Amino acid sequence: MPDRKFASIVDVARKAGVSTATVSRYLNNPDIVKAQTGKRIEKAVAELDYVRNRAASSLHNRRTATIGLVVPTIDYAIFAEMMEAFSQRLMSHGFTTLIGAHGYDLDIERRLIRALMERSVDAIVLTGLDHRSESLSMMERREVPFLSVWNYSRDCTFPCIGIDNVRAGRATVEHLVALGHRRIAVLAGQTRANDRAEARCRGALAALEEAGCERREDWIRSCPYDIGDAKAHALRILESKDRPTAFACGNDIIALGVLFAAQSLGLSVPHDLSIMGIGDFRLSEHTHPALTTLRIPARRIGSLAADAIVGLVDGAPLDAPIEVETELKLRESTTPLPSRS
Amino acid sequence: MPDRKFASIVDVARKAGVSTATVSRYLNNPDIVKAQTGKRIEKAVAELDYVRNRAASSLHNRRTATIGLVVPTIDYAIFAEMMEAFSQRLMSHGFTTLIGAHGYDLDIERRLIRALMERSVDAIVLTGLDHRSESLSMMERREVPFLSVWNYSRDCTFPCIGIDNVRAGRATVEHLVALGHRRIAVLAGQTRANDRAEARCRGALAALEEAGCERREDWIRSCPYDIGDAKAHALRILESKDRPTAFACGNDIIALGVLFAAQSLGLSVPHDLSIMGIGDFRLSEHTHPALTTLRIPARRIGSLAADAIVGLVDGAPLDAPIEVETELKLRESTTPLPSRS
DNA sequence: CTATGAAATGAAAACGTTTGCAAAAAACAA
DNA sequence: TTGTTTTTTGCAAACGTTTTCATTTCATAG
Repeated sequence: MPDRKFASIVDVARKAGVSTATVSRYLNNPDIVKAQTGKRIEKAVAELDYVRNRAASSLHNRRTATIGLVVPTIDYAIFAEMMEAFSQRLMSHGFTTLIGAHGYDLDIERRLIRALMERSVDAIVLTGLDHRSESLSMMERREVPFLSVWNYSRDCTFPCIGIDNVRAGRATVEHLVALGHRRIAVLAGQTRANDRAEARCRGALAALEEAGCERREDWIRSCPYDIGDAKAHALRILESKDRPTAFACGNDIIALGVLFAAQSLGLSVPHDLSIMGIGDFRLSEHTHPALTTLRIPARRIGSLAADAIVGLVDGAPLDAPIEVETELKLRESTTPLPSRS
Repeated sequence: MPDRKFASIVDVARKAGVSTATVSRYLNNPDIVKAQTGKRIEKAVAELDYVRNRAASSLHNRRTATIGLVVPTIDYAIFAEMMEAFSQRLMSHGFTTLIGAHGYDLDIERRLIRALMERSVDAIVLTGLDHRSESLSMMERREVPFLSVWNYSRDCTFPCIGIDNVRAGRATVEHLVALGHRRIAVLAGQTRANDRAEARCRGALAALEEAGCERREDWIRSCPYDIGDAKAHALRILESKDRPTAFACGNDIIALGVLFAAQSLGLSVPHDLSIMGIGDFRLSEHTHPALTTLRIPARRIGSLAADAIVGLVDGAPLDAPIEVETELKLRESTTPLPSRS
């Protein structure tokens, strides 16, 4: 009969007739205790409903088998794919994922990181390259391994795994230009506290300029990753007589907004308007017409990040940023511009 | 100069010239130490980069200010909305969310619950009503407060907050019947380890029968919540000459799959085919045509659950299941059946 | 000035594990 | 048998907090 409320390791030890040391060893490394002793411990554990207390063990270990994952928002399809792959892969390594969302607010991000550190996570994964410097130095000083997913930049000072967003933005415009388009609108994601969106926009505009396309400020907009907002912006641009022949969009959600805007105006896609996205959400290949997009291998990024962070926890060094390649998914929403125009 | 690797509370205490007790008190309840002492502690904390160790405090407290949230998958738009609202609301209560996804595998769910309990979460939130009995008894025996979100059932033995899925399924068919439809296909979600999908399907079929509609087994299908699968199923049903005039879908993703299938066959929605979903994802009101659906207030469920679970942790009782109302969102994808047929 | 009670602080014993060190037990060799 | 390894185990001291109980300090009133 335990004197505490719930069975602790000493209750298990007493019941099994061994010392707590032995129980602890068995729990962490069953092979080093005699099989017969192990059986007795197993039995005691079952009978007492013993659940070990990781908080107590982490007092010695420094290990909690928990990794913190900080994202801007959970509620965004393609992050979700990445998170899912990440936490799945992590689970196969025996780790649990502690997730926090900051809603694109870097101060909340800082608070989240602190909260994670107070909970002694073994490592932290951030999203994107843009963070408060105190956030980074806090982790560095306490020697908490961390890396960043989603974005890649050659000269990033900390480990990162992701795509080159400038190149991605550039690629969308280049594809449209190759199809003969000159009158291209750019609808980027909200660039505030979002270096991904900002980089893509930068890349798109650069490509526009290199192709010698006219740069029309009224065709260059940015809006939140929200289909309603995107649709509203697109409507405003498309309602004019003098409209673009193609849209380069910051991501697939925005592209869908443009698509539905065009359809609701009675425009035919891709005949009257070509639309190109970035991401390749699971939806994108099934829309009608199917969306041409630059695929971001979200699940792959998640798995890679999981492996990398486990490596970091085990002391393996990870110096170089890792670039993950995008892939042009040519589908039905873009078409060559008829030579007439 | 601390002798340990990182500053602990005793280093802070030494530096501030007070006892650890005082530092601890200040950290937990700044008001009960003298303002001037507080300042000194504050300063020491800053200078030493002190991060408190919640693992150690939870040894006494039983509190970790962490709540576990277990969902089938993160990668599903409407769960994501709920999770986002949940974790946001929880953060405003000073809690952190520990998330686990089990991929519709109840054994993995059990392992997750155990992992959460080992990390001494203050409470656990599950999704749906269908769980391993060991999962439930494990929490009960250790007196971990828990509740379930998403589903409501009057006679559920544990607290739950959600919608009545039987009624929801019923409502979709009833709406179509009210519009004059008789030839109604039912495309439900995968019913394996998914009581939501199963209940909705049950409701839909009951309504079909009550309305005296012919029950055609080839029009009653279930498929994963995946737009590609849904599209494939819909195509098979729609390609036949003898096709339904309406689809009642298990959720909005499935409804979208049906919509795109119809469009790719050149059918006009809603003129040739009415489509009704469940959920009201953020996408749904913007598609073309906009989707008629039964709205599940996902964010509201998340917030309610957060408040409720905090209440449970604070010892407030929560006995009765809470039903959240759905709402019919009448949009463009359904229309009355022309009297000719 | 002293008495009184309230407010602020300190000393030390928990909390439930792990682990270094040493002892006991088992296995093996001679 | 005895001696030598090797394998298992136990003891007890951490780990970084919180908290009870005492004690000191402070304010206020008489």
